[in-house]
Amino acid sequence: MAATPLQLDDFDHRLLELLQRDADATLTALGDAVGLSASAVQRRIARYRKHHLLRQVAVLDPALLGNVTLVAALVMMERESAKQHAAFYARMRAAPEVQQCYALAGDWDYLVILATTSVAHYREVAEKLFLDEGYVRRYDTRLIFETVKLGMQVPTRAPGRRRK
Amino acid sequence: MAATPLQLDDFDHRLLELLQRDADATLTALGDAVGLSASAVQRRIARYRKHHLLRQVAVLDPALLGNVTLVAALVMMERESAKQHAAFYARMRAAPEVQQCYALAGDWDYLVILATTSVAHYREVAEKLFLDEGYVRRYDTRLIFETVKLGMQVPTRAPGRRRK
DNA sequence: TATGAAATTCCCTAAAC
DNA sequence: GTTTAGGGAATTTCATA
Repeated sequence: MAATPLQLDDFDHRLLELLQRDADATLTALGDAVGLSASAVQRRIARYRKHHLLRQVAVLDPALLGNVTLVAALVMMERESAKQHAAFYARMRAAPEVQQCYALAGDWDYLVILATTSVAHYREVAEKLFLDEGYVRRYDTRLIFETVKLGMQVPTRAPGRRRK
Repeated sequence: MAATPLQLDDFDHRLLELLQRDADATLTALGDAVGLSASAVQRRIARYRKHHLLRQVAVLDPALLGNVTLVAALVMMERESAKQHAAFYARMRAAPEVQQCYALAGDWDYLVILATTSVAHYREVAEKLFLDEGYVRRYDTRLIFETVKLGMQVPTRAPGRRRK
């Protein structure tokens, strides 16, 4: 549906890989790592930003924050109405408690990862997000004991020959 | 298990909130937003980094990348052996295809979000990650059609009075 | 102990090549 | 693509409450 109007070469792939792990590296350091001058790196990153391919965020360690209750919820919609799904999208995107939301293939329509401050807070949020509008047929709550891994690394190309 | 050795005041909470949305803001802009000088902001952020509370990463838009196949997998372990779980943790953390991995309460032990370049690539990765060691009793694959929301915002304190 | 303002250093950015 | 030059931001220093 959304074709990439963005041609990426080998330098781009390696830069994006590095940036996904540490967005704090200086342009000089990135340049050294991929074999490019700092200006060249700067121009490429500016291009990513311009096309909204890349945005920089801070990631916090939930374990260091104390009162964070993470929950995974599977959601089944009442009907396959486009209008209902659009409304659900908007609600998920607007809710600050929603960390991630994925549309799924299969019986469950959505997977939602929520971050709240307690189980009581989760219940409150879930009832507001899932029950208020009557679009949701049912949802299944799974408490998250621990975050084993938390990242957003996405492959920018198919795997194959591994380069040093 | 891990108590926070990090005392956070109101300024910290507001800074962390802003940084989670946009890690590119200048120290001056952040200072203006919370009512602190740039130096004070810089010192606080340095403290977050030192305690590994905060790290900065680039987030890519999967929709702009073309061949990204996202999958959510639920995993059930063979036994409740600490050794097996430790091995599973290590494998998840080491695998570049694993975006997120959560330990769950309930029948399923883990939720794993994987990013691969095709369904074939996913199958390959899943067999290597889940079947090779014989620790996994079964796993349930759910293809992700679309990423509705992708963020890592975590609440740094309980909600309540909303401040302007 | 943590602040704000000034001084310094370093990096990002935009030229020109 | 690189090198160069300039402005701006991050970091350090310092006086202070």
